[in-house]
Amino acid sequence: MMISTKGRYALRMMIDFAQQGENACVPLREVAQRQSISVKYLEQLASLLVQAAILRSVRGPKGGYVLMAPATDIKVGDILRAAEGTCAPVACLEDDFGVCPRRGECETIAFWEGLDQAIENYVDSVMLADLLAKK
Amino acid sequence: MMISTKGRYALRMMIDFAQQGENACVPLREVAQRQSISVKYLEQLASLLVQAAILRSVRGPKGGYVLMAPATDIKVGDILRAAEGTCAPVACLEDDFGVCPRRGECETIAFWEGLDQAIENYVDSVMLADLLAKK
DNA sequence: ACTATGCATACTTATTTACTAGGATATAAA
DNA sequence: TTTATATCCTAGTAAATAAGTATGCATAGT
Repeated sequence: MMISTKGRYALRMMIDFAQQGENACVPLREVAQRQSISVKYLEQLASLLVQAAILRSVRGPKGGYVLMAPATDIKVGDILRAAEGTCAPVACLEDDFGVCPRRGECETIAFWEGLDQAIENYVDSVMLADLLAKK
Repeated sequence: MMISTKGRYALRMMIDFAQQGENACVPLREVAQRQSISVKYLEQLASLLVQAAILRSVRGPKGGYVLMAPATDIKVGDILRAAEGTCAPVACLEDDFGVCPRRGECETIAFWEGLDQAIENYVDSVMLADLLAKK
């Protein structure tokens, strides 16, 4: 399976943020309660999303996280890539894989690239706002 | 990453079988040499493909494995599902997952099902024969 | 000052991956 | 009937990854 709890929880967290309203500043404590996920684990995920410029953080009391864009403009693919590092289905397509020793004689690479494209196309076609329907 | 060496090696093994000709009976020793994969590991993968009725085995000297269908009729998806158990991108879509405790309040399940469909559609659209071109 | 938040790092435990090992069983050929 | 060459079956293991916990520090509103 390609998507671990990191990606799944990150998506749930992002949906939760979005549900609190466009420019709401939401602390992880609240998300943790509603989603039954530990604050400590959410902190790690939130940090990844801040690095990816998807979330903005506000420190101190009344602090929390704010979406950097309206939910209609945030691709689910961006969330997953930020949380998981990659959505690539095989190791040899990951950014830090380097040069494959079987390159040149490999009959499968084009197939994996096609699979990767199918996945990226899908995850980038769905926006965060698309998942808010059933509030 | 969704596809481990199991699925990747299984695909390479199947391509190798197919390259030896339609009804050839090919021992793992030969595949192992050509593909630089240990016989012992290939044995495990071959066993999965036999269970899935993709390969037929012939024991004893001059034995080996024979494709159960022409390469044009074997979906890459069937090979991957046999080797990996599933191509599902998240745990909650796997066969033995049982009932999800968050079912009913889950905003993400439809998204994951869509991703799963995109993946299945792709891997089932490519046939083993499609990967033999560059011999 | 006090307190609620995020930030950073390290640690831990369980699971999965990617093999390897040793033998049992079948069968063609000598 | 023996021997060599296959597959078949089960178990073991070292390394990596996943999934969190724990501890403490930094920041900022009241």
